[in-house]
Amino acid sequence: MTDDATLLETATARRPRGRPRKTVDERDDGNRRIALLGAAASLFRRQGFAATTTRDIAAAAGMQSGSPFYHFKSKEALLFAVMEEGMHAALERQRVAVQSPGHAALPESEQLRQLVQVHFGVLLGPGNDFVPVMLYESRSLPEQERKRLAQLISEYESLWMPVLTALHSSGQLRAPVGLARLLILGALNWSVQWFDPKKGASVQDLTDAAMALFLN
Amino acid sequence: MTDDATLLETATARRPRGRPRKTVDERDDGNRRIALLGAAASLFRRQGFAATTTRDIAAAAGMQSGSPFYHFKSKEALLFAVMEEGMHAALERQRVAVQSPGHAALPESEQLRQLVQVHFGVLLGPGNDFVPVMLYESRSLPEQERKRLAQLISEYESLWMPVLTALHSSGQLRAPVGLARLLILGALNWSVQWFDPKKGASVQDLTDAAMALFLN
DNA sequence: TTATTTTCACCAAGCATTTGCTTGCTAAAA
DNA sequence: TTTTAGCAAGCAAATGCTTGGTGAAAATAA
Repeated sequence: MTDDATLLETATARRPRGRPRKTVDERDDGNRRIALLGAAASLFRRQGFAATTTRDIAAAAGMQSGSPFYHFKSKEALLFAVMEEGMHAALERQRVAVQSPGHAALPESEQLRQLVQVHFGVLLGPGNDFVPVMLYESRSLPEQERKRLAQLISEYESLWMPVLTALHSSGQLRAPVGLARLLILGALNWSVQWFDPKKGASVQDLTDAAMALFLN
Repeated sequence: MTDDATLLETATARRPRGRPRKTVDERDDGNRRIALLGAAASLFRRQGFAATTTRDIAAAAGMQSGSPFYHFKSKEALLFAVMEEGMHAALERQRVAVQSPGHAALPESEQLRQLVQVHFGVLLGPGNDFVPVMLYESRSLPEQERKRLAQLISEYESLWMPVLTALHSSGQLRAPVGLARLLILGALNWSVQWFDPKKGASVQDLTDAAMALFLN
């Protein structure tokens, strides 16, 4: 909750009726839609999808109970939008890191460190509820949308495989590559359950510990 | 579902009315209670706590919708019973392994292998829905019961700490012990999300991969 | 041993509330 | 005049739980 204080504050504040258009042709489209997405992400993360009511979400966005359905066809569509948004953001941040100049020249262990650090950032950074929701609530999605997400997840994982394969070849990673990827991402993803920025470790500490644990 | 086919089958089967007492003073107490626990564990794991109705559970145990409340005060009490049962079973299995004769004489790396293997077994063995439920649904518990579970979890983790500390001292585990424990257990716990006994790896394969990943 | 009472483990029905979503309407902006 | 972004009210279904009853077994009394 504290993480999203800013987002929720502005989202909860009562708006005067109508659109607060700022200038001509600066479309405010989706402004409230985005507030809904943020509120939904925060609540889905804290309470889970099934335990969160559409009224909760509307209230957190400063709306009446029926209004979210103007922006989203159903509660499930809202969940999917949260997850897709989270996955796109994660993919983009990871691609920026991987494609930055000089990255390919780094030793493979440093390439892995980059992946791990960005992954922790995406999971644990302030206001980043979208990816945790997609990790822990995908069971609530209908088959079809889950497949669309699986596509994005597969793209995300494909960024890791060449690095892991290289580390395996050079002997720095001893476990089989396929299982190593699952175990490593599991260790990182589970951090959502215990990480608390207020006490103890930082994302940097986590990254260092993970690297020390996985490589020799 | 396939994992628990046996359990669910017997639970669903319609029983003749009254008690099927077998012999005198062999009380059948809790027989149906156990069926309820199993049905609840299976459904909580597949659908989550909030998405599972007490009617679902009753039907899976071959009862009418109100009957579970004869055995459990509330749906939440049922959830807590599932989790407590799972945690007790896990603690017992782990204690048996640790206290077995000769265990203390093993090298520390082999002691860790034991812990990892038993943990995988508790998570992924057939019919073991209780621990996954406690790992992934504890957010649905009220504060007080969550604290009682935290006590058991703390006992469970205390079985790991001496082994990890020893491995750290001997240089086989390079990450800080506290973070190493969190990352390792995360990697193992996440296997619940992807492990499929029907295809690919066995628990043995997983254990080997995990040991190769964590130790050098 | 037989007869009576009590307890156990449910069933059948339903109540109060919650939930996702719909509908008709409206003020402001385009 | 039309479109946008909602509001206010409410509906039908689902949900957690309660209540009164019931047949069979266990305990007790005769």
